[in-house]
Amino acid sequence: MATIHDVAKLAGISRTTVSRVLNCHPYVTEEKKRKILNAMKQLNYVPNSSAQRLRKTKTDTIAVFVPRITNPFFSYLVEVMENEAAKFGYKLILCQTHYNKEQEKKFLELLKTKQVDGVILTSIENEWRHFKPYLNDGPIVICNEYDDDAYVPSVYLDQVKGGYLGTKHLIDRGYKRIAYCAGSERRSRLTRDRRKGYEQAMKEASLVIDEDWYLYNAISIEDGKNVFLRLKQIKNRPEAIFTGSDEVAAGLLKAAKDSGWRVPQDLAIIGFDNQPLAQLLGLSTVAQPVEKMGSQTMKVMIQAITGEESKNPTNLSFHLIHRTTT
Amino acid sequence: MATIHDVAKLAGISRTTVSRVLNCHPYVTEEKKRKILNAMKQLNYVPNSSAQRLRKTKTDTIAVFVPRITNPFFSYLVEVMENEAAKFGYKLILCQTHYNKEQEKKFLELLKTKQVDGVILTSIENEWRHFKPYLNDGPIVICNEYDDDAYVPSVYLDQVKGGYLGTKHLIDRGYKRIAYCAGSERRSRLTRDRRKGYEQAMKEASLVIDEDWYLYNAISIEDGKNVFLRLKQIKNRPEAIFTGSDEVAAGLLKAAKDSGWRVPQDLAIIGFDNQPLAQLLGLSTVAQPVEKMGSQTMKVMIQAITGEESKNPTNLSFHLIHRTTT
DNA sequence: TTGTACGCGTTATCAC
DNA sequence: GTGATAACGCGTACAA
Repeated sequence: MATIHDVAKLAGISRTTVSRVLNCHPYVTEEKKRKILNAMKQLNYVPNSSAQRLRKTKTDTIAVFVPRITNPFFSYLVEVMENEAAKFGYKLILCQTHYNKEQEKKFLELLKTKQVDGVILTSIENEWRHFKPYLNDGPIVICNEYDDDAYVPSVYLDQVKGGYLGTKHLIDRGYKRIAYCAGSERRSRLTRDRRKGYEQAMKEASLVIDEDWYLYNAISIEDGKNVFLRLKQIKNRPEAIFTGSDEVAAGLLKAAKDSGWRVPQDLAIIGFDNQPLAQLLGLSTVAQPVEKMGSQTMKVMIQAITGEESKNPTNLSFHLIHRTTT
Repeated sequence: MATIHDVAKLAGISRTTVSRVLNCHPYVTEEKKRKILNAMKQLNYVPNSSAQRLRKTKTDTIAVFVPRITNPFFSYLVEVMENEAAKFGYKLILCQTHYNKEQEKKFLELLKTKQVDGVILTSIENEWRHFKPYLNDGPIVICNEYDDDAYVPSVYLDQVKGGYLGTKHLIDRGYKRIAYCAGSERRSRLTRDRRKGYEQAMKEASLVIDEDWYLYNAISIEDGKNVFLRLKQIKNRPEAIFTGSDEVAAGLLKAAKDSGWRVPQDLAIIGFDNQPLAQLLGLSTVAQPVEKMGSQTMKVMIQAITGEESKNPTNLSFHLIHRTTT
């Protein structure tokens, strides 16, 4: 491996000047510059990034926390984040927490050990007090989720509106007994808000909610199938259901159809996220501007790292997509 | 930031010994060890990984190249790779090539600049001669794809068998005019082999292939829809189609149904990969052992990095899943 | 069993 | 404009 030293020797110039050329510093004669670039090419020289990291205390690397990359919502988010990061010369380290507090904490060490310049959170497992100490080591930016205690840049949508929008759509279509299905019932602000939107829409339409209509712990397609089984057993059986993700809705839809139910006649279903499978299945859904969320988050992160003023954020909003399941 | 120096000073012991404790070297008195660990805790000390990387010329980081992370086949592959890597203390850098040669080359620099210990390729855009020089900087392991010129560890399936299996299934179901649909027609060994399997099965059944039945450049759901339009115009219209991915099959299925076609009566469709949406849509498909491929690849990579003998590989094989579209 | 001294490859400071 | 020189934080011969 050729080092900066070798280049300097071959060009007959000092290391310092070579470094200057490398970092595009001014005050270097054109002639020497040419010589140095020549020597570099000749030696096939590339700066050793480990040394640069040590010297500059900068890694040009960002960690992105997601529950699982196979969840399309997150994979789409990560896709645009990676694209955006690459544009600015940043690399992405993928961290899957698997909804696990310990995993999340472990990955946070990346910040303290200077392996990344910053951390992006797209889901939050631990309470904020666990994150706070790490802010000394680099910026943390939240995307999608949000936390009342976290005074850090956050890119998110008002989930009250999301919950409201989906529920209102069902109400407008004439359904009255509407169930609510979501992921873990933990104290995540996102979950709470979305549910608030649901309740708000119901209340507004003077519809009474049956406690049995709250169905939790549904994240995957498989969970969706189970939701159908649970749903069948509810005494005051709902005629429509709001779900927190297209995957759950898809599993539910599949199970219902396999049992001979007609959708939406016997059960109306609305999903969330507008994943590709929603379009394929004709699933009505609440769409989120994933691309914008991802790219904006990355921009905010890079600004936080470089210390620039953050720009005024674009307004992000949901929109409803009506297909055949409602 | 506390350094190893601070710890040594606080504990009243030399830096060397602190380093020894850090790296679990023998020959350290229990008492000093205790003192040092105490000092570390007190100072909230964490070793600076940039310095470690420089010193050890090791990054504990691996780059994974995928075309797009939103393609479920690759996101599942990456999921298990990340899990496996984390088990052994390795981080993953996600590199999306977007099927682009230049992008791929750019990411390869990660190896030369010592930002990663190795590179995993799950798709190959450039010819092998472009990769070869980088082998001096670290191991390259190929997963899923394969290249005749590449003498590097590879984890893959015999795609001739995959193409054969899917086609044979269609033949067994009684179809005779069977079209073949795949991604880019580039000289990738994978594509070639799969096609070879298709042709082998056809020949074996004494079925003649119409040149018009080869449909290329289909990767996404959207592409699948277009394939349907192309298919409709074929003079000698096929009654069944083999596709290279579930996404293409799904788009095709959707377009066909939207046009009032019955599947499989008017057109039989078989997908590839057994993605979640295949199950949801009742799509017959050729399943690949993605989990095994991913974890085995990562094991091979880590062995290549640490210089261990590689174990005898598990045998990986396809299996057919018959659902309702054939 | 422990400490001294040096080097990993770069970049920033300062003097010329 | 340019070049010594000193860090950045850590690991490891080698000596003791």
